[in-house]
Amino acid sequence: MDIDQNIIANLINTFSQTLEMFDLSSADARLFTILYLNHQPMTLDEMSQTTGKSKTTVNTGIRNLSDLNLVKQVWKKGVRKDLYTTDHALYQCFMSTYINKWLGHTVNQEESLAKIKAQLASQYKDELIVNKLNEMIAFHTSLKNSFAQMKPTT
Amino acid sequence: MDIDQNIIANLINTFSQTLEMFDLSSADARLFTILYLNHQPMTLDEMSQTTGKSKTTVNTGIRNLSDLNLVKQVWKKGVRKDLYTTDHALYQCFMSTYINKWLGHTVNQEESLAKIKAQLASQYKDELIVNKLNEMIAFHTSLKNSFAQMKPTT
DNA sequence: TAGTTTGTACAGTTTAAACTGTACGTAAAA
DNA sequence: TTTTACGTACAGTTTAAACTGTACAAACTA
Repeated sequence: MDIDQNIIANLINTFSQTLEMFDLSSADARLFTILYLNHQPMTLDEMSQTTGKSKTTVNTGIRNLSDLNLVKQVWKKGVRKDLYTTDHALYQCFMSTYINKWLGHTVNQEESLAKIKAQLASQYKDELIVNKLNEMIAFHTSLKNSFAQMKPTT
Repeated sequence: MDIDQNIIANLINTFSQTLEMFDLSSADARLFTILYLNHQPMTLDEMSQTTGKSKTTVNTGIRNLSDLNLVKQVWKKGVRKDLYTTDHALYQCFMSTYINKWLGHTVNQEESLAKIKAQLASQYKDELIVNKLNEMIAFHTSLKNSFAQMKPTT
């Protein structure tokens, strides 16, 4: 029996919106969701058909998702076309990657700011700018702590 | 004494990159940073000068930042031009807004998914799609918990 | 009052991203 | 082998965002 396509479309939209918060483009989020909801791995042509985008577009979309380890290629004997499927461990997949991205960034920037501080502070101990810089560094430290706290026990 | 402009430029770039992670555009992030680092409130003309963008662009940028409560207008007697300054409580300003955004979104989407589930589940109890939907809902619940845990004691 | 100055609305331009169709290399099929 | 099917590189197009300059309304100055 056929499931109402409007409901499915709504579902795809709703979930895609959440994925966009993980810095996926709207198109990539839709592509992931469609693949995720599909019961079997899909070919480029099927995804092109379902998304209404050209095969080239789907191809680059799949490449984006693969780079993010959100999609993997699977083989099925007798099938010549490339088949793709999603990683189904949603939370692990998205959230832990996301937290790591934040942690990596904050640690990086904190180090950069420390270097800048070294450059400035040696010469301009009392400048207001040094105070601002210290606030920025403290900000990064707080961010780091918050995200570290959120990190799941891995 | 003049602080090396290269160092300042580097500082602006570094901090702006962090702000971009809070979904600010590159231009808005730079504008905020410049305003944040400035010792006094700034006028549109000054910001236009400093950013190298037109006054119109700065104007819309300031409007964006104001909408996000990142910038406020201040008055100083004798000064005819509008003066703007940043909120200097960086963590509170950015992080708590960010967490609230996530929480708001996840709660919203979770409700939407619950409605979709009601529509589907009444008719198609055993469809695979319902399982997927349940996974999605569980995902949102996990997200909600993670961000709620991160929420500072307010 | 008239003359400035300032912020912003708006129309048009520039720039970057998303997307498409063609073309071609490679690998399977016949 | 030849033929067909598939993935993707590439050039060009469409679309959306960022940005600019002009123009004008509101507020200040004299």
